[in-house]
Amino acid sequence: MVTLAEVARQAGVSPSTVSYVLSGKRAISEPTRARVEQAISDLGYHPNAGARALAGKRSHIIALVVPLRTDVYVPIMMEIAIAVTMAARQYGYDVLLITNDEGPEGVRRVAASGLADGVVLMDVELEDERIPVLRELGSHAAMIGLPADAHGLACVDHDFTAAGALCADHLADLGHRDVAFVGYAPQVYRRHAGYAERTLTGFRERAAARGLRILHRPCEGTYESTAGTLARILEDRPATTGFVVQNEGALGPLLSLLRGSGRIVPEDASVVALCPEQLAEQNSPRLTAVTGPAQELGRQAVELVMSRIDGGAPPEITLLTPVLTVRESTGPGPFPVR
Amino acid sequence: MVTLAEVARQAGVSPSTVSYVLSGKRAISEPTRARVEQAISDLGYHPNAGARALAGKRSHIIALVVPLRTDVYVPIMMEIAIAVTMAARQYGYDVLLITNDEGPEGVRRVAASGLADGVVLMDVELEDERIPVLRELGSHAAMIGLPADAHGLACVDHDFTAAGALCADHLADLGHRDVAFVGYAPQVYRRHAGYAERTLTGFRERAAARGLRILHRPCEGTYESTAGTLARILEDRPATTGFVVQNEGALGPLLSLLRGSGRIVPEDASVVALCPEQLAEQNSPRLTAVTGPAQELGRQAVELVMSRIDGGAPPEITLLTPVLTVRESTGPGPFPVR
DNA sequence: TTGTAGGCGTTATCAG
DNA sequence: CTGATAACGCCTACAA
Repeated sequence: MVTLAEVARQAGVSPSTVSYVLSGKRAISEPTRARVEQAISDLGYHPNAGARALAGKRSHIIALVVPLRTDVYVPIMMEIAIAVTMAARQYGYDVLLITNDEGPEGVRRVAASGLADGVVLMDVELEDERIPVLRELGSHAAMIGLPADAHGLACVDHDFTAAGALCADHLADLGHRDVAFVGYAPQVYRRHAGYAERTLTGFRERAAARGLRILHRPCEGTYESTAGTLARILEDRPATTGFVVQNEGALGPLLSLLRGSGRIVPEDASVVALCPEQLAEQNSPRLTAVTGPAQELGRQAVELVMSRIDGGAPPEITLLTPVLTVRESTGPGPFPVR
Repeated sequence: MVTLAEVARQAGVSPSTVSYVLSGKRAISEPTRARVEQAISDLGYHPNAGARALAGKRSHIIALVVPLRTDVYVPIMMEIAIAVTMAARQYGYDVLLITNDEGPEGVRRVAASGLADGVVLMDVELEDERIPVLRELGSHAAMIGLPADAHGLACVDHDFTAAGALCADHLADLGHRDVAFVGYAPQVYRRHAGYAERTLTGFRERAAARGLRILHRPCEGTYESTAGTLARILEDRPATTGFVVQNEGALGPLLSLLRGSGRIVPEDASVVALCPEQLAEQNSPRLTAVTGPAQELGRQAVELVMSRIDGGAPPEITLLTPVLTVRESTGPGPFPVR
């Protein structure tokens, strides 16, 4: 293994000089820097991570805690994880993957051992058990999602309330009056998942303001459950012409079922999805959808952690604005405005 | 920060004794061990990861290199990544997430710096650029997927050839004669992705042996492309009654389209999917499917890496046997056997 | 602008 | 069964 000392010898300088050209923490004359860099590449030197962590009191690693639960749309989790990793690299950091089956102890382990300099928590719950641990250790952390008490924390999430409101507005603008919200599985609401509740709240409030009559129906997201959900909606409110869908699994089935029941989208029924662009694009008709910037979530989380590592005091809550993109699945409703 | 030395003082023993009760590398008398463990928990001691890596020449970290490409079914990637992480924990290892945008240099970086003791490569290509780097560094590695030259490596993958053959056999057994294979996007075959080609080979050979007439059609996996693919299949071979689908995105649309065209599954057409169980279960009808054990892939990869780290010489190639589960999407074809 | 030297917290060798 | 102590490779305050 090539060490810094060998590089120094080869370049005819002292070890500290090599260290400094690497870290850039002090001025180095051009010729010296050149000789050192030459030696580094000649020898194929790579600084030893363990030694660096020990001496520098910084592992240059952040931990990313991912949920095991699968009721969140997995591709999005992956997209965020990858965005976190790439963003971290920009800061010279690597990402350690922690699965939530370790529970709060996993966080304690990596933080207390100095394995990780910071932590990004995905899928944060309202009363998240990992947060007290973080607080106790004084760890540098960022949450993706909003806990009930964000005091002194750094959280970033989609503005789901705004997303729900966008859906209501869009359908109201088009002249729909009876609208159904097809949501996630009942257990998601039962455990008060923040994203589900906030979306619903945003939707409900805006719907009320716009005079929409609404129905909220949880849905497992399989074909069969979607069929059941749709049947119930049409039975309860036959006049329903607008659908807001926050359940990735239910989208394909719903379109298929509407088609099967003779309802043409968007002439007879409008569908607004809360989903990533890719999913919106690959359905037929392509879906009008409200999308939040998943990659941006990951990037921002990393920036929050880095800011804390550097001793900064970033904002407690950052909400990212979702965007509604009109595609082919929404059209005029039965009550045209003006 | 609590150090080993402080624990030693508190327990009234020498630092080395503390180290040994932790590592278990030499016998310790019961009373001593008890005092040390007491001190550890009293002080809340956690060994410093950097120091441990430096002194022990072992970071207790393995790197997991994930692809950025999205034409592989993402939930499976995630499942494997999580399985790798959990399996690694069983060995006292953590997992560092490396995205493939760093290319081969990412692997070099973590291996050469001693950041990772071993590497797991996902989505290995036939001529994978990362393999020469691994060979050059003499790194402890395992591949998920099969490269063209597996000499001296440790690889694990699904037995896609067997999976393809299972599909052909099942449909032949049911009395189907004209069968179409709906595959991944054209570019997947163009870059000679091993899993796609091996599945096709296994399918083709068994189909030939069983006297099936087959058609292979790549498919993008969107609704529209699936519609085009199906239309073309039915035009080219109107007598087609069996479908083998190796494209997760095409499954929902295909079922919907068959229904729309008046073909009842499984009475008029049989569909065999190559996909995870969850996906097979959530379609309607529930799909007869060939599934490989994704979690097992991850677990085995970890075992291969650990074996190499411990100086073992694990098998070069491990293939995991897929299983065909009969559900509701396949039934008798037009040429009943006997 | 560059060099010297002490220390970071563990491991493991060598004594006892 | 237990204790000293010398590495491990790098960082950084202090000197020059």
